[in-house]
Amino acid sequence: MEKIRTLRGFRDILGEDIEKFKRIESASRRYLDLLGFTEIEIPVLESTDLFARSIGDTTDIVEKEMFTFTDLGGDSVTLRPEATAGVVRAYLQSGLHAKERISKLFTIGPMFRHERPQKGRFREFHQVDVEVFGTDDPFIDAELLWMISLLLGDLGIKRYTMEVNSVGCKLCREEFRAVLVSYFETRQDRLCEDCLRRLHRNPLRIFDCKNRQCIEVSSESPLLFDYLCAGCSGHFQGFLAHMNDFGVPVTVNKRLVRGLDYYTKTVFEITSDELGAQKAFTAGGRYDNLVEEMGGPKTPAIGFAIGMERLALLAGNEEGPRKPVCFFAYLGEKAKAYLPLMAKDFIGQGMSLRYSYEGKSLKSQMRYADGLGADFVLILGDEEIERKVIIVRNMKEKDQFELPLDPPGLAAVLKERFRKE
RNA sequence: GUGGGUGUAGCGCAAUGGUUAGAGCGUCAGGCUGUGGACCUGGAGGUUGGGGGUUCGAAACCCCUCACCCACCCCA
Repeated sequence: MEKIRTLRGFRDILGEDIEKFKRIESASRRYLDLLGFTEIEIPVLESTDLFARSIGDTTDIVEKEMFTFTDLGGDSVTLRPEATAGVVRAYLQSGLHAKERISKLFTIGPMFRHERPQKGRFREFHQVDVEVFGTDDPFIDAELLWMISLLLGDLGIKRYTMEVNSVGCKLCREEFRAVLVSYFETRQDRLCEDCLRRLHRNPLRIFDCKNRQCIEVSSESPLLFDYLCAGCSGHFQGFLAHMNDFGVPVTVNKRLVRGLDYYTKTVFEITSDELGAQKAFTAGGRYDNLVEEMGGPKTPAIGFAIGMERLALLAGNEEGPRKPVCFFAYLGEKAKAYLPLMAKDFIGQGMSLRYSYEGKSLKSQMRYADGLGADFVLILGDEEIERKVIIVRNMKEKDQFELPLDPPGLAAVLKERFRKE
């Protein structure tokens, strides 16, 4: 019979991987909590309309990368390809916009995109997603990047680049769009097929193209950055000044654009050259119009997402402080009868106790204990039961001693010994 | 969706077209009765991803297919 495997692009997370994920998660939670963010859990499955409307129905994500299907009730539903849309929906649905002036929210969980997998890219991947609603002050833009820099420092990640740019507001973008289209129209013969398609639908995306000719053409094109209105330009300068105040270096990349339609003003991407082709492991930006477009009141907002798989590729393995592990090795049925007593005693004291289920030879149990990395092995056989003692072997020191056989109290004695060490 | 690479034991790998596909790590059991790591001995574990073809003979060569990896596309 054929073995059943995970679907393409899906994977199990275990062993060292799950340890890294836990470290990323707890470090993220630590800084988010310090800066006043609260957690929100949102559904993995939402109505397809939610994503089509928020992300933009001409984006690649919506056009060809969503896990969309019709449910048994005949509705079109989609596994979330990103979190912002759902968080905005929840923000409005729960009435948070009316309850608090500023909302700082985060959510951690899986996202789904039907793409071809490669290094750092999976069909199911995990993000730490952070959103702030209710202010367009550039200080919050800077605060977010500062927080990310703290998190990365905490995880021991040093080699990365924070690229920032401003994509302006609706006004400057409209004006620039006309300039850009006419620039590329006179050079259509040098653009690739994809870019010709982008030309009228979403000309900004031509900057994203990696085709050599397109890069040449776009490298000489006018830049949105130079067409920012006074408001957007001032906002960006304020943001840069705050970054400077925080002492977090950023690189202005005037060609940086984003693949989702809702972004305005500040956008950023954090990259590492250790990641292969998918080098951005965190990205985000401001979206001052999205809440309103989703049917809410005019509410400026900004957010970002950390790709946990990609961040895990950068974070080294690190062993945290380990709690002592005891192992109970028993010989014979009489000794095995002590197993429940021992287990209750140790677990009741908050001490880890391991043991084999089959018993087997003492050698076998010792090997097992060693493989588990036990610090102490408690050995009990008929001889010890008769003498009312138990052998305690220190695996690191390779020596052993005896303690009175007294299960409801043994764990406390050993716990005290660990404390002294 | 398009390229390229790789599929052999649980894992990472070896095997000019030629006996019964191997060693290492891991696993299990022993090494004078009840003491771990090192060492020694032994055991278990394979449809060589699957299907077809060429051949006296295929893990190897050809075709198809599947899976994984990397890249394009796109993105966290």
